[in-house]
Amino acid sequence: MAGEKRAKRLIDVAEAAGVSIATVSRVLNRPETVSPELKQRVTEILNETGFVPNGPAAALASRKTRTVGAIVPTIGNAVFADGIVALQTELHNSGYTLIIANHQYNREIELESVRALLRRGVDGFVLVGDDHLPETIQLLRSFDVPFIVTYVHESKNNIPAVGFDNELAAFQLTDYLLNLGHREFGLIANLNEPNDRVRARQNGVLRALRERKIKLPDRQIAHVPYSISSGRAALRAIKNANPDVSAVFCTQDVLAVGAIIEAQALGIDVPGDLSITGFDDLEIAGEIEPAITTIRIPTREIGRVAAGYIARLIAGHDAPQSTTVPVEMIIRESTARPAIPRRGPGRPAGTHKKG
Amino acid sequence: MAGEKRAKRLIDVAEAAGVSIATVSRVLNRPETVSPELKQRVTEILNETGFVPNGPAAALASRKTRTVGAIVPTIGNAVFADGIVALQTELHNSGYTLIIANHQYNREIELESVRALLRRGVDGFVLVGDDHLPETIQLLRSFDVPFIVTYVHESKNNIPAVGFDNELAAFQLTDYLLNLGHREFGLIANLNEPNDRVRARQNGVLRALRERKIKLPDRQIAHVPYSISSGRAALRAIKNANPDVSAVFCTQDVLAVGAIIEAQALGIDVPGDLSITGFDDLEIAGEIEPAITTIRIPTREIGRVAAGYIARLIAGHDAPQSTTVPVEMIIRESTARPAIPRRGPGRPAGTHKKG
DNA sequence: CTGAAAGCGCTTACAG
DNA sequence: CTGAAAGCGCTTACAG
Repeated sequence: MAGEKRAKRLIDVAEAAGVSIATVSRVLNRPETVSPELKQRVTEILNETGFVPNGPAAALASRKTRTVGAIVPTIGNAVFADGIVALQTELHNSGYTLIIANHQYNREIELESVRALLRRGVDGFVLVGDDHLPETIQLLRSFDVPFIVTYVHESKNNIPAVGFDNELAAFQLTDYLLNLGHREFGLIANLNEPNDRVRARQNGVLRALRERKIKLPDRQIAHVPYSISSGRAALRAIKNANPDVSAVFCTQDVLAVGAIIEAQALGIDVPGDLSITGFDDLEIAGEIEPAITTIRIPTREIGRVAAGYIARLIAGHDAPQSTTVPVEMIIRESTARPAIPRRGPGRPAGTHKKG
Repeated sequence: MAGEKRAKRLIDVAEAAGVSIATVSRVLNRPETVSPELKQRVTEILNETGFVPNGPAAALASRKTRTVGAIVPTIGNAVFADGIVALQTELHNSGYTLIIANHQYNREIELESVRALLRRGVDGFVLVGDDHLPETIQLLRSFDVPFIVTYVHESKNNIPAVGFDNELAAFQLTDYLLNLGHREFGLIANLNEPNDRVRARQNGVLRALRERKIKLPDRQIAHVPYSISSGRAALRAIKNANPDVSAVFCTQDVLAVGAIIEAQALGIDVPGDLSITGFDDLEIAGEIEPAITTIRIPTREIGRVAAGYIARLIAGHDAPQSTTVPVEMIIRESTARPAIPRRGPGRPAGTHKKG
């Protein structure tokens, strides 16, 4: 049942084929430089022998690993999971392997991961967001390995970026709510830090409100963990703090799902009494009733473009300094005009029981 | 801005410290074998120099990579994503790096991934399920690298397993529905193949029904992709096929969420008119209204135990042939006694509109 | 087009 | 406890 205990080496193949190891190496890596006869002879042996090259040895000799490292906050978030799948698929087509690490929103762990992957030998890095420890950037630069940032459309560190303008998207979605007539807002934001994407979204909301001279009191802002139950609790808190709130912006769909479920539990009609928006466009956003108005992030596209970028950079070409992938506002059923043309504070929306 | 173009090597550190590279290597890997003075001198240089060892060189020389490969169907599934996080965390504590690959339920791709990781140099493998290409098992065995299977509690290939009995859990959940009084069942199953976990769950349902002499006609079984919308469509199809169905077993929570949403859209009361069960216990299962009765899978626990197993096997010790982690039946609001003590086919549940 | 050989940066008996 | 040196399995100028 146990097979050959020792892995086949280049020299084993070479001997069997009656050629030098250089030739075997060539048919493996640059077959076009080998004569057809030899190529075929070697290829046959290669196949029947089930030869698997020793990657570390190849990496040591060539100083290349054909490996890309992706360091994301968490693979538990569908947005990143999807992006990674696309990145991996695309990279695989270019002959690269993707190594994934996650740091759970901890920049120290991110730095440690970078170091671990650097050590392991990685030809390029894909990071998420532009908020990193200076040491991380320094380390990456000192090792002279290409890296890019994703899910943001620009970098203050001058790193090539593939993503979109979180601030603008949130601004536009808020503007849409304003145009519907909403004037009392709530904001449910993920508190994971560092998270420049969520921060940007929040800034977009605030800017839109500011431009209309609308205030967002602190009690109508909730910073909560990334979970459905947190979204529920946040909605409750905001509605308690101010029953007049008629629109709640959530920085992610997961929070919006919680907000909707809680609203229903409280007997608040969505969107009749309360409009709720999400961000990401997870599948559930389109399926839950009412379906959630949200921003669609082209995660696959980001992964695909990122793969192209990093491959180009590794090859020594340069990549555009930044690519903005298009996001899309998806209007669904969770948003509508406010029920009561707001007059003053008092009875409206938040009566929590409806006849 | 650009730092030293060439990575520091052991010899650079050795020269700076006035010792041999062997000594530097030792303080890095077996510090207890070095005298305190030298250790400290070298450690200082190591720190100020920011030395990062060349992993491939170390791997080539030592024939070890301190890397474990995990090959899962998809990281887009929260169950696997959570398990991986736990696996990674635990492995990290033992000094191992985890490399993740996903094969999208394609056994050929799985084989290819195994080969790629073998080539890259991996000390051990964690696979999902017991359904693999014979070539995959052969390859793994011939390379003499330890590997285990997870999310199943036993392996017909005699591979150490960490998981639980999918068949039994499904059997028990079905039994619970039977004890509530249900007699007309529907089954919504994920059609991803190969997927021995889902197949086992399905078998568990069928066995429970068989023992009570209850038939499950084909039209009451739906095999669908893994998505909420598929769950919705499946529920509709089953209810159309037989309005008397009073309990629907879903092989995963994601499908159950779809079923519940669709039931609500059809005006079917859950659990009043229809009981629905899930499997996995994703967060949404506990938050959606009605909350879903389901089987809780201890994903973290599986990851943790798997990490211990594989570390032990790599160290040359042996691991128990199989560990069964406990699953738990979580009774929530989506299940209840059937509304109408079933008489014959006819009007009941499926009237699709309610007063 | 092919091969002999140096070299990639470590680890690890072995000797002292 | 420490060092000199062989060797891990490849790649890649270089020469022919």
